[in-house]
Formats: sequence, C-alpha cells, structure tokens
Amino acid sequence: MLYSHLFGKTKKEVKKYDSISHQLLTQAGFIDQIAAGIYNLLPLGKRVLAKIENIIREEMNKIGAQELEMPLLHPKTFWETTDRWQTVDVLFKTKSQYGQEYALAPTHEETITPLVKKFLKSYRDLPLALYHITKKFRDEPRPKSGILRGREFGMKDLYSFHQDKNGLKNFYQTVIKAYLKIFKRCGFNNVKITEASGGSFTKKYSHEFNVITPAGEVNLIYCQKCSFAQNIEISQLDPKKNQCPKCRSNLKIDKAIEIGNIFDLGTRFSQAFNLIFIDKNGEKKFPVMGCYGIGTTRIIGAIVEISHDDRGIIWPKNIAPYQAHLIGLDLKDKDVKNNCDKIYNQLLKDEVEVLFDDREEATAGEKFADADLIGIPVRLVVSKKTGKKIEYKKRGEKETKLLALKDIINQIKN
RNA sequence: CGGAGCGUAGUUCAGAUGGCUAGAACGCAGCGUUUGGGACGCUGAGGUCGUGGGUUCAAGUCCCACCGCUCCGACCA
Repeated sequence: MLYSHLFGKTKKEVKKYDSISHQLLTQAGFIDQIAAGIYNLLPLGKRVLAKIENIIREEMNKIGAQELEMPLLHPKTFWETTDRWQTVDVLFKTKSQYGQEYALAPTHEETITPLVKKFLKSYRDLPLALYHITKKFRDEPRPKSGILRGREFGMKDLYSFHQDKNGLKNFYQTVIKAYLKIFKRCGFNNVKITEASGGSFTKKYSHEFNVITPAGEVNLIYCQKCSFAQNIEISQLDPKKNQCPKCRSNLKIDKAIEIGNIFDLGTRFSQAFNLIFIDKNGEKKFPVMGCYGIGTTRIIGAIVEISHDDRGIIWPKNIAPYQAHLIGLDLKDKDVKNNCDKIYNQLLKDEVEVLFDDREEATAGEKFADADLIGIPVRLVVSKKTGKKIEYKKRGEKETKLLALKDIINQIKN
C-alpha cells in the first residue's frame, strides 16, 4: 500500500482524550468517531480487525466450531420468548414503518436457539458448536474510552449444545484453552481467567478473560503468583486480610479490561424455546448450552492500552496492519526513487504486507514520526545513505541495522 | 439517569467586564528554498461562531430551551 494513497492519514493535532487508545487510534488514523460509542474503522483499523478475526476463526475451527452468520435485526417475539424484551435494559429497540418491533442484537441466544431447533433431532447431532463474528448493539448508558466501550462493536460469539453437563464442562475447558491461544496470538502475554457472575445470562458460573491495565473498568482481585483471579463483584476476599486460596501468596487488586467472557447457560434457553433432542434411551431432553464471547474491536483498544510509548502504538506482529513500514527518503533523487520502487515491488512479490511512505514532499522527521505513531513492527528506510542495503529497525527498539533485502524478508517471515 | 466541563476554519485552540469588518497555529493549494526526527519564506482558499428562541442600538460574548461530545458517579447481558 502506498501511504500517499492511504485513506485515513495521521493527524498532527487531536483533542486530548483521557483514554490513550482513543487518542492514539484517532491520531494515527485507525478509527474515526461519529457519535458517542460509534466509530468508523478506517482502512488501517479494518486491517487490524481482520487479523484478529482470522486468528479467532482459525482457533474456533480447530476446536470443531462451525462458522455461520445470524442477523442483527431480531423480531420482538424472539426476545419475548425469553422474557428479555423487557428485562435487558441495554436492548436497542426499533420499529419498522409498519409498526413491527425489532431488537438490534446485543447477543444471539435468541436466534441461535430457534435456529438449532430446526435441525437438532438426535443425540447423534451433539455436541454442536456454532459461532459468528459480527456486530453487537448495546444501549450503554455511558459509552467511554473510545473503542473500549461502544454502543456498536465487534464480537465473536460461540454457542455450544451438549447432551449433559459433563459434555458442556469438557467443551468449556476446550474453549478456555482456545481462548488463551487466541489472546496470546493477538499479543496479550498475561490474560487472567477470572471467576465472575453470570449476569442476566445465567445464575451459574461464568469466566472473564481480563487484561490488567489502568484503563480497564473491571476490578480484579488476583494472586501475584498463581493464576487465581476473581471479579471483585463476587469476591469475598480482602487483600489485606486474606491470602490466595490456592497458593497462599499475596493478593492484589487492579483494574482490567474484559476481552472475553464465557458462560454456562444450562438449559435456560433450550427450555425457553423448547429445544429438545432424543437421547440414547429414547427420552426427550433439553441440551445444555454454553456461550462464549470475544470482543474483537475491544481487543484493538486493549492492545493499544498495553502496547504503546510516547510516540505511538506498538502493534504485536500478528495483528499489525502491515508487516513492514517502508520509508523512502531523498525521493526526488531518481536513483533512490527507483531503488525504493524496486524494493517495494519485491516485498509485494514475496507477499510481505508493506506500507510504503512514498511521499516526496514530506520530510524525514515527518515520516519517522508517522511510522512511530502508526506502530508497524518493522521500519525499513531507504535513502541516499543506505546504498544497496536497507536500514532495518523494530518498533519499540532503538537499534538499527543495515541489511540486504533478502535477510530482511527472512526476518519478517520468521 | 445524577454531577462537572465543553461546543468558534479541515484540525487544535484564542476571543475578561457585549462594540467583530471573527483571529492564530497546524493542515490544505500555488511558487521557491530545503531533505536522517514533524524545516523555512512568500501568496492564497477556507467560518450561517452546535440549533432555536429571547434581552439589547449592538450578541461568538448575556438569558432560556434543545442537540451533541468528554470526564466522574449510577449502570454494565
């Protein structure tokens, strides 16, 4: 991609937001706000989202979940069936011109359950796991922190159906493992699996996946040594009085961003929709359900919160919008310009995702500042100085190296 | 939904006590000089001052209502 053609350039000056991710994503040209909690994802932001979605997709497919897509416009009756038309206060409601009422989907139990009802017959059809990656609408009383808490946002949600509690229990663990892989691949090194309340979904257990950062809004009580963590809402523990119930180490309280949440739904929704199957003994049964969400757009914000410096964003390799940021200096010199074009084309040929700052009019300082702000993991500089080699630098590190193109491509691909 | 702050050029902002023919910087366009950390000179385009009402000889400025944004709180399937 030529930077000169990129839609959504960096901005020199942007309003000061308290939220770092809001500020940096806006300034670097990843997002654009249209109202409180509602954002355009610009081409750079969309690329990051697509990478996150692909990682999720791969890991979901690996555990046998099948991707589908459900509507976001839900007829009222579906939500009346579960009594959630009145009780879910974040439900966006809308009407057709003929007076029919709809909900804008905040979650999809109300559509997945009747859908499965159309196909589920026998225990042979179970277990079943279906997911989709789409938008969600929630009428939040107070959207905040940019893309971290919106009224319209991206989410992957997975729903599973099992013959019994044990089936769910096993799959629940499988999903936990898959989630940890996903978050690791997205660049989170320390995700806390947190015991939490089931909210209006279920009276049973639920687990959140939390990333510790002051920008978060979940209060977490967790062990400094082992993996123990609880949402403070449900915790009876006090770090001053209590030690970790698992390993007896000291406890700590910190803020965290919830990037995923999983629930044991039991048979609440299968009963509501009278979703049944015939078991081995010929008896009718309600399948036990689980649901599992990941906030895809929230991940973008959460990564920026934990991975940036005073110059800009530092994207983890796997979700960076591009793999390399090529900067051409001295571009009015024809030899340098030709050399740059050659390198750019070779990178493309070798399937390196590259953003090429081809602006003749911009100064070196501007280009470096933009590269730091945008935060692509590898910066390549070609100028009069670099001759036949290319200057290679990782974002977040100071060291630069002069390397041949081949070596650079190898570095990027590994 | 309670509390606080804010809304003026594409962007970030300045415009005490009403006098504005509305400014700056950055960005943008043109010309020229520059070119390894947001460089410089000259020229130029760009605004129904969030919307509606009111007070006044006169409103960006004062009053009322509404809309919108940010932050704190409540809320957070």
